[in-house]
Amino acid sequence: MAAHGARSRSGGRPTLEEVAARAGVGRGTVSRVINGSPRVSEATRTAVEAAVAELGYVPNTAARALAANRTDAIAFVVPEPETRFFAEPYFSDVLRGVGAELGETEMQLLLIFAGNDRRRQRLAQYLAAHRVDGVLLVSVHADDPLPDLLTQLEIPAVISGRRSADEALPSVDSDNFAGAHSAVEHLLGRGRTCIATITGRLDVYGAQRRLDGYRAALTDAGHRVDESLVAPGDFTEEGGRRAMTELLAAHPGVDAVFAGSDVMAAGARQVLREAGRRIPDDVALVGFDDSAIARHMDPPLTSVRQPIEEMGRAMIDLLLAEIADDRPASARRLEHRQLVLPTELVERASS
Amino acid sequence: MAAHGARSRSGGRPTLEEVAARAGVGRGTVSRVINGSPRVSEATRTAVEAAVAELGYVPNTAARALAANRTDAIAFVVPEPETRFFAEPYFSDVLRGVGAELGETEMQLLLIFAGNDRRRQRLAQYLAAHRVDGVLLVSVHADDPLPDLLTQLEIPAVISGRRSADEALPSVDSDNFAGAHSAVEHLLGRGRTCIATITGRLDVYGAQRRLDGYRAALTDAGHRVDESLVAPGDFTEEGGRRAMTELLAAHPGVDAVFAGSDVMAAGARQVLREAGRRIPDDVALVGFDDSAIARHMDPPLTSVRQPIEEMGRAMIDLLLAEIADDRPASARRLEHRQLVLPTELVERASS
DNA sequence: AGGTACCGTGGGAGCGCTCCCACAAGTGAT
DNA sequence: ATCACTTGTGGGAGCGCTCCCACGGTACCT
Repeated sequence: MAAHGARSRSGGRPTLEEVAARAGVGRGTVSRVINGSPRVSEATRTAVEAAVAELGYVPNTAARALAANRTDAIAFVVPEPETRFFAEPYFSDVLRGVGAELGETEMQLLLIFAGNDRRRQRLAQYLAAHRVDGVLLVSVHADDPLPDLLTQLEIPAVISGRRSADEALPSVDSDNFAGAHSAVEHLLGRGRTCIATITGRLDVYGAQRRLDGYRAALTDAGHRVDESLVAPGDFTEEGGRRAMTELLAAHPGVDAVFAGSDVMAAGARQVLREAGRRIPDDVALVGFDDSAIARHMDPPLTSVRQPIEEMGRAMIDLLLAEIADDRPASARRLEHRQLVLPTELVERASS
Repeated sequence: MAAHGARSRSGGRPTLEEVAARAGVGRGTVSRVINGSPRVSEATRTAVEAAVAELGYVPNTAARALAANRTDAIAFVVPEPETRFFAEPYFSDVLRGVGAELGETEMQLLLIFAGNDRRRQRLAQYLAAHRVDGVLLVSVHADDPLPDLLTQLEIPAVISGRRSADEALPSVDSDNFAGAHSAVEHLLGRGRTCIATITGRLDVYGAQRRLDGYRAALTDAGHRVDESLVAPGDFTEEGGRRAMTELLAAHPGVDAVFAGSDVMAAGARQVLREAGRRIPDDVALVGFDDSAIARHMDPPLTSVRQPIEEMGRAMIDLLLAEIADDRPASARRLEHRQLVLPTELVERASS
């Protein structure tokens, strides 16, 4: 099984050279076959493939990376602490979509948490060393320096969730505005009259857009927007609790709440229950994300679904295209590659 | 800012050579400084460090990997589809612990899903190419060929959750037996008399041990174990539902259930509620894992906590030790590096 | 004074690959 | 027959690093 010729220290694995010798061809030819170049005759290709199979040859990625200046790896960068990442189902959902799509390619996925300064420092070093071909960025706040760093280093990157309406980097987002709009419309349709909202961190563009959607839905239906019905949250459960507490104090008569995320809705639900409000009888509740939490909540939560799988797929597609594209970055940046995918309201017992 | 001398194609990044020239020393010396070798004079070290800082030098990992035959990366391998991985909080919890611990080192984390045959094929290739220095394996079933492959390729690996009592690979596990034992003891202490259990897949050693703990607790208290109170689950919510349905049909008088995981407990809860059983009044419920689900459940679920963070930490420590250890694998394997960490019962309203 | 030891250092040799130039052989137009 | 082009191929050069050998210098023994 193991066999043949002088072997290097690297665990006795065969090299290109050895495959070439075995197949009776040159090194370059084997390289061409491995990389699927069309400029190889059928006979030669067959011979090389046989040698590869016999020797169990697997290319050395480090050597390839060094010579070709690429790594066949992309980084999934989370500019948050691990805790936050795993507490927020949105992140894992995106990661799941990305993983599924990437499984079909030769690319490898690196998971990088950059939740504190030291980690960010390390990440910057890491990126400067060009250890990945591209970067997937989730949950980027408006003032995050990371995207600019990426641009400056000319590393292909795709953002999940734009930072603003005129995002410079390619991005994939869901239609937060329309999603929020439909949620509020739904509540209005159910005859609710005092509809509050709990927002996410408003320096996250998506949270802002959900708020815009909330406002627009009310205005479109001919209602005035009462700004005291808008309670700021921060995407955490605790934030949801706080916001709901405030809301209840200011508006005891509130009969519906649109929360900017399922996690915040969960927090709100706790407060509502403690206050003796029944869901949906007294207060209707709608979330956003349609994560596992929504299905498990009691009662199950009506929520705005985002096509996460598709978003993951789209991010990878965009990124791979970006990586393959070798025009200068300046030329690329002119084309706006912004994808906005539709949302869908999933109605459950909470509304 | 960018400056000095001829630059290679690799994005104008400085090389060791250039740093050496700048510091007025040889290439070897710079390498020694970078790698923290003690055999460098203080003066030289300072000079080199200055040059590194001025040039913004970052070592090229591909070159290093090629020359030194190491990659500074480890893989977190999940032999399950993404879906399963994210549905089971245990996995993400371990990953979180690992991520936190690894953040303190220079190692990078690769996330690899090997949930179907194609993926496994790719993984095997990947491992054969020695693209990682070590592997972390979660959720390994008794008959999984992956551990043997790892052993054969002499790739350092650590398993989360032993496959059997005499696991060959280094492993980190929690004390499933004691955890289950304490859970059942707790139920007995609450005066419950008809205590059922829903097991995980019994080809997972941990699930088996939890069942053993259940049995032992009953016997220790002088009770006979009624095997018809043991319902097989598979760690999924649906499995929990099925098992609970069976249990309820066979033993309408059941007044306590110990589920082998929180997810299964969630499934059981649904069925209990639909059957009109109140928790904990009619039926007490205890889970395992103390995951987020337990805290969010209604009522909050009593559950057996595993020290996940610590387990992640321990896995990394073991793996790094394994990687650093360059004795032949055969010598290593004799020492059993099996870590079993204690569990703790977290009492909540469900029992 | 000579010998031995060690320290800090420079730089050659290689790691296994890709890139690319050169060249042989074949093809078709002139 | 000649030239121009194409196609397939071999192999040199080089990617940026680590490893290691060899060298000069200092320190301490005989």
